[in-house]
Amino acid sequence: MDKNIASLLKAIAHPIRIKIVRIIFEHHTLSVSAIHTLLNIDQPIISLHLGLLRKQGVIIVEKKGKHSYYYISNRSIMQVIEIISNDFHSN
Amino acid sequence: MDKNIASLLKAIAHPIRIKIVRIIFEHHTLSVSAIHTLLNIDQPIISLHLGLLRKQGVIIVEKKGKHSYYYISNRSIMQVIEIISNDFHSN
DNA sequence: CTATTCTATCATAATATTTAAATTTGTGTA
DNA sequence: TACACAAATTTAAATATTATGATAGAATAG
Repeated sequence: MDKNIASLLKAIAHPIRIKIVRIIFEHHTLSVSAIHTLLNIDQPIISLHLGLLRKQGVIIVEKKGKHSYYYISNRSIMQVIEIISNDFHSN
Repeated sequence: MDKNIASLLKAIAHPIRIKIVRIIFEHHTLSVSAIHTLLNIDQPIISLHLGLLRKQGVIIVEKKGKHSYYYISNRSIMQVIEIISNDFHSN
């Protein structure tokens, strides 16, 4: 139980993955190449982190033609990031 | 910014540390030996994880005589754990 | 003062994660 | 079919995290 929660939190607890989650959330859905371009981070690295996030159920992928479109699976993921972000503001 | 958020999330993202945070929260405050006894985990390991949590500001220590009493620094830490926990229930 | 209790730290070993580069796989289309 | 583009995977190396056992320091009881 705590192990699953730890895994999920761990999946989000990385600067690149937080950026990825944020930018997908802002655009509702994004392809790998779009994320790669927007964040200016190499495509294989983006793919790797998307794979981790997907494995933990943070994001969901939908393939359409050549593209893989990712979106956030669950509102609570963003809530967590928001809560922690607000904490930093009030410091 | 995202780096700080990642660090804080990472501090919580470990099964033992989630257990520690939960049990401190339940008891409001606990000593190292009390946590060691309640969780049945070796004292140096408890100390190690308390050190990490303290370093990230998740918990605060107050020394009284031989004992070190720890308590949760901030309500938002528990909110994060609650939100993720509830997510697992509805799966 | 001495022994005991409580906590923190150190050194080491075992694991896990991150990064980067190269390559591969898959898909659509000229 | 062959080409171009998109995405995922593989591998190796570097780095970070975790567990363990031994130990050291601080405070207190006897």
